[in-house]
Amino acid sequence: MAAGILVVDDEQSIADLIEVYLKNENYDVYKSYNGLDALKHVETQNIDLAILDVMLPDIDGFSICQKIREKHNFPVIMLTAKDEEIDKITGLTLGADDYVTKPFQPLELVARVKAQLRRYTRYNSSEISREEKLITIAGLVLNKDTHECTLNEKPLSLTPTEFSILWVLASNRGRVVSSEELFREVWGDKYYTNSNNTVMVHIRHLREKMNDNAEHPKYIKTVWGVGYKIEK
Amino acid sequence: MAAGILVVDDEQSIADLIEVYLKNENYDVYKSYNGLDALKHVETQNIDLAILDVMLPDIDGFSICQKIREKHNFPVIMLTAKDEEIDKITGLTLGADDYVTKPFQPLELVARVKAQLRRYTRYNSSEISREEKLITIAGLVLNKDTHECTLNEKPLSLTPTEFSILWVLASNRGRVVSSEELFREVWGDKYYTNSNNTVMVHIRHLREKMNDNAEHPKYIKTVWGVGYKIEK
DNA sequence: AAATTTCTTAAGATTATCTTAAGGCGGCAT
DNA sequence: ATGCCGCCTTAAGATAATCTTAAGAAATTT
Repeated sequence: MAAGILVVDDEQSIADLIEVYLKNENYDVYKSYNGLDALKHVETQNIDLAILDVMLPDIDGFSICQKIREKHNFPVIMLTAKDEEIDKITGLTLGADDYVTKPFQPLELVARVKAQLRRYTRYNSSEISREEKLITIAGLVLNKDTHECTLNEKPLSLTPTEFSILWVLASNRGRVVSSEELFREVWGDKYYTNSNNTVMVHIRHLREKMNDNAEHPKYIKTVWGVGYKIEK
Repeated sequence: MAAGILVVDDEQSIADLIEVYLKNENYDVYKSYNGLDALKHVETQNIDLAILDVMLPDIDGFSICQKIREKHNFPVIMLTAKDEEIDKITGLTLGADDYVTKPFQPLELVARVKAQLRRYTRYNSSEISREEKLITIAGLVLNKDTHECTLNEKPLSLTPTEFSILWVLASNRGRVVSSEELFREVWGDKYYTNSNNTVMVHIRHLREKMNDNAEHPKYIKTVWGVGYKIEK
């Protein structure tokens, strides 16, 4: 899976430009023109690196960087205008891993991105491909690392089994997953016995917590005789 | 099964040229000269990659790309004329995985197609051969993943057995399938008893849902004394 | 060890689906 | 033409899948 990069700059033309160059290198780009939107991306997308402009209309880049650092450890590259000298150093102390002054050569930025990612991925996963750790569907967000789940920003407290079931459904969204397949995925093949409705009961609990009724479900749909699915 | 590639360009000569090169590499090519037709292909064929021209008479390539992204996750390669400004390249924003500027070397395009497919299939199925998951016949579309069925864009709600029977007929299209064979395929050999008209009743229900009358059927034809078939 | 949370089982209720069987209709052959 | 046999149609009873509850078992936390 390609690395996800968050790009935040209130000057749209600059954000767009960076995006083009990054996409060309096959990165997944998440773009924001303001800080609030950026933070939402941080919480809901698989981000591996952030490029933050310091000057933003709402929250400044340093504060965003701090917020990121509270929960994540991916690298952050700051963009600063040349005359913002003094703050630069401050920014670095607040956890940024690199900084680039505007105006900059896009290719130089790309090179720095690559360098940071090399460093980062070395520590995290020896493999090149990353597993998906975050899934977002409509208002539903699942975080596999923390086993946290939110629905329209409100946290749902799911039990481990509930989370696993929902995770399997979510990562197969669009496809019908049979009760048996769900069981094997969550409990493992060897525990499977055919007369056992435990999956169904967990589904019921999930629907309850998600305020989903079985007849007109917004999330977990039952496909009669086949299984359950979450619409794509 | 060979990978399916959608080629969309309003300049027929270009689409045709691409087609020749792709066919030569043994891909299944689905060609459109406009956006609407392309979207129809997306919903009804087994597509693994799309090549989209940006400038189209009806819907532009970016919008098509967005629409694709709502439901599918196969790679998209955009074709842009060299003089189409930079902000158009921003279209990459909307989810394209690669872009090629016209005029291009056909072999370069083919190389990029291969690269994207390599990347894509690595994430999706470790196996090289894909199962057929989508069958399209005239206005009829069957999706085995979601167990969904649409007839001229309108969804038909089929029961599991109905879906299975229709699937067997559809995947044997052009051939007559006997009532007995149908039964064995759907229920399994061991359940077969010769005096039982249940297949017939299901066929009847199918025809009802498909608005097909037995005397002049558009889809499920009965071949007297032999069985049923869907015309090729 | 007690308390709490979570999981599993089982049984009854509900609903969707399947099968059976019987009567009707129409091709096909004698 | 007429009778047979195979297909069509229908509806009701049988079956099977799912939903819902609740209670006891297991696991986890305090």
